[in-house]
Amino acid sequence: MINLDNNADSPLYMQIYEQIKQEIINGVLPEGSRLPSTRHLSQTLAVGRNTVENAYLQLSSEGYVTSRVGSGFIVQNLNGLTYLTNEDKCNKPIKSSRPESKPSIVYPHNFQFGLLSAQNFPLNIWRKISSRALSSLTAEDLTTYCDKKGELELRYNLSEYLLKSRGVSCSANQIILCAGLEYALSLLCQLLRNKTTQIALEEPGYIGARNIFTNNGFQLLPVHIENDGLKISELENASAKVVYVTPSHQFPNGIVTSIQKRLLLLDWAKRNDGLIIEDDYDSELRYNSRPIPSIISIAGNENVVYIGTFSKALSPSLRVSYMVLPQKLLDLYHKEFGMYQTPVSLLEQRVIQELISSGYWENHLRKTCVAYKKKHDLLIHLISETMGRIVKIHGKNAGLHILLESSQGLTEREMIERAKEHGVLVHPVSTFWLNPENYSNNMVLLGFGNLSETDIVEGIKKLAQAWKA
Amino acid sequence: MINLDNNADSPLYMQIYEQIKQEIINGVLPEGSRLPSTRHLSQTLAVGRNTVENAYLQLSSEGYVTSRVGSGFIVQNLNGLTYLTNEDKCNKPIKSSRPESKPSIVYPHNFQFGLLSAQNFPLNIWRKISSRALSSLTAEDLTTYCDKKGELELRYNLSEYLLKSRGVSCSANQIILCAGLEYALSLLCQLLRNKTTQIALEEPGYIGARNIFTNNGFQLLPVHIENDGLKISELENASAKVVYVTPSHQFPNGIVTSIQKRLLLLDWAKRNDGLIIEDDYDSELRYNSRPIPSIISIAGNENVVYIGTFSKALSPSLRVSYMVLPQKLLDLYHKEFGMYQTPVSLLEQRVIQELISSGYWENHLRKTCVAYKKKHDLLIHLISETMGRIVKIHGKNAGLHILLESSQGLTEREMIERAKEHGVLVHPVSTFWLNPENYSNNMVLLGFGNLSETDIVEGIKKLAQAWKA
DNA sequence: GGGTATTTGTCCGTATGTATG
DNA sequence: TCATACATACGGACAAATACC
Repeated sequence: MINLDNNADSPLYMQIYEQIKQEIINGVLPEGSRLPSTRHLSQTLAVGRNTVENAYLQLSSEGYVTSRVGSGFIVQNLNGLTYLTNEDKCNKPIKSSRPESKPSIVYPHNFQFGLLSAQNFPLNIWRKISSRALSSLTAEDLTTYCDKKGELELRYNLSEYLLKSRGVSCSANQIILCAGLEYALSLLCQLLRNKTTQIALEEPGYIGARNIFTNNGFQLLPVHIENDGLKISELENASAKVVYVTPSHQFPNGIVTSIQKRLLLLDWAKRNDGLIIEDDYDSELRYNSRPIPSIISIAGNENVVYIGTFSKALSPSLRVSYMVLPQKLLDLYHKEFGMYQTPVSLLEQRVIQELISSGYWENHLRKTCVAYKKKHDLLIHLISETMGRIVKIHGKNAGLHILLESSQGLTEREMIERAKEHGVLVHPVSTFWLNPENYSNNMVLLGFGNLSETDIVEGIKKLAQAWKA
Repeated sequence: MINLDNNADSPLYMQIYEQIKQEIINGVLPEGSRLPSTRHLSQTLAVGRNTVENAYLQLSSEGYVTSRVGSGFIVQNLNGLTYLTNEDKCNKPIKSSRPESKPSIVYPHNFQFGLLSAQNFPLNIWRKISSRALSSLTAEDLTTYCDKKGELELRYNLSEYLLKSRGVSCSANQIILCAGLEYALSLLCQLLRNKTTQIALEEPGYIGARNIFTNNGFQLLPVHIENDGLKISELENASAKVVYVTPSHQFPNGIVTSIQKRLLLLDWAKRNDGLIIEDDYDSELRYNSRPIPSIISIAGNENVVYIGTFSKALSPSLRVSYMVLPQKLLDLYHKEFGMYQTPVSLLEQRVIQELISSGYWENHLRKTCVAYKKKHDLLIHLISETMGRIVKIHGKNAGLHILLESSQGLTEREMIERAKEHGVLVHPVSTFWLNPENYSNNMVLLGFGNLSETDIVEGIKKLAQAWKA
């Protein structure tokens, strides 16, 4: 940026000349780059055109730049011309160097969690719909703020989809579009601040959610998990008014909260004027079990916030999720947060809307489900066949990962290290515990969303070698 | 959603039959719609296909649906067939009605703030770049999480742009991509929570920012404005450690904070271990004045957070903004917020990146600036010509709006009401005061971004009539 | 791929303040 | 005091080069 001072001793054109010269010497303006045209620079600096021209001519006569009619002033090669003075060096701005790709060690087999399979992504359909959405956007659409909670049509389609597939009966009005779980939960924290700053959550549970609550100044109250969901007795004893749960597939155990537990949970909420945050992140990916009604579908318009996302079943880089608010919170939202603009770009909104209303979405879900089920079953089959003696499988119901517990007394760390030595990356489970000291510490997590079937076969083969007694 | 219970008295196929019947009667499945295929439904319900077929045959034999090989089961016309029982009515889900467009009163001339001109949006270029970005995205890109702070290339390009145009010397590493101002400020609130929960801000000032701070539990400390920026003496007396300012065009007055004030502000921050949040929302739109170096460019890597956006100069519905963090906050961010995913979709990131790196962005800025300057000058000219006696113009330096003060002693309310009677919408200024009782209450705000030149001519003509003595 | 609109450096005249004689 | 020269700053006209259909 060029900075001019009318009251300085040196004339304007000299100030311009000096500062551009510095930038050339410093490399901010590299060889071959074009100076801004005299007209443009004169406009941004609010000076006459000839003032800029004068500065440029000076630069030109000293050989820093050359000019050509129609194409501008070009910075020249400075071989032999530059000899940085000390003063010059001090003035040199820190130009951030061009970033390089990180040289992280690549393991041949990485059972990473959270990634999806590129093979299953409906690239062509997505491109088609996106490009249709692209041409549907007019200049008017793009120069005005769209509906603050997200486009009405999209929220209406979402409400229809939720009713059909998850039994959630809500109006479009209750739906708020969000940019990922972080956004949704942060917003919720802001909404709840005056009610409480304590939150009960599953132990173990999703560390991402835990971070968000902590960062928003909430106190965490861990509640243990049993084989059909949250230990309600612990919840009763905790002083929380809000609880965050992942009932469709408890993270990381994959436990499906039973319908009885769901009713008990709801009962707790009704009795205590409590709020259940139902994160249904994974619900679309069911392989064996029947769908259990979502908690919000039993509760009606009270006591439950429902959160869904497109990150798991479609694409994590779209950054679209949504929240269904109960009436009380919705009123509060309208009152205090009515001015918040949606964080989702209009283009993405149109794409998602078209995906749902055209039926591609449900179609895609079915296909994806089948594909992941195949991988899931293969994984389970291979493990029980080659490692049935040395590990126990947990979380068979989870969507895109499973847990393995060592039957040989290996610790988490040992399992991970041994796997690494064989070129396989498996991941810790202890991080999901708020108080890891209560944890047996002998499990690892294997995500399989991103692996091909041959990858799975190879990976498991190596794991079996790594862990064999 | 269909909900099955193995322990129930009725067999599975009956449960399916009953529930689909209900959905048909309730209208959730309207006439003409297709039932899911037996294969699909059996898969999602985890029952055998014959079970579903049995249920469908029952429905078919009772006339609710008809079937055709190859095309599925279609819901029939229910004339004379439906007689809702009381029980049925109770079970009827609240189906959200299709939303209609809001029937708000449309004023012929709306000087609304925050909107841009559709004529100035580079629709073709944007479409071209978007569709290019679309085809650049691979299935791999879309099935993995991208860089958490935003793609590195984009942040690098942003850092280069900031250096050139605003003198901000920062590394790509310091930049965090955000989805609008709300997201950026909310994140900042979370970052600052353990340092302070008090924030000083301009009085009057941008109400949007104020709301966000309040919603995040921050206490607001208003600091008055004088003709070259914040009253530093008031700031000194306030107990705040953090201050939010809009120095390039103070909102709503359009006051440009002088370089002296900027240095004083920075001095305050250095002495008090304070933090300046510099919201540069409008800086690209300068019409007459010379650019003044941004505060962060004077401060270096300490005491200042810089916030920029693409909402004002490009499009508010793209939802892309960014933050430059000083080293201390950056370290904290990496530690506590490292897991947060960026809220901006990969597609939008690619579009913005291409826009900047191809040079279209700076090109567009120049054009936009010229176009808005034309409108701005026209507006000022018309007002001083037709209403020079009855109003005083403030905020000539603001980007997309001006303020008018009544010289006849009209109150804000009177000015707005009289304008409405002539079909013109102008907007209150009092809302931007935290304590409106200290405010003279005789100004209105006119946004002109969205108006054509003929709109402006007509609107001002009517305003002159409305307010004439 | 060829014609047109826009962008660009270049050249021109003009105005103002200041130093010189 | 006046005339002159010079440095600085500003805006318009023109032809070459480039960008856009």
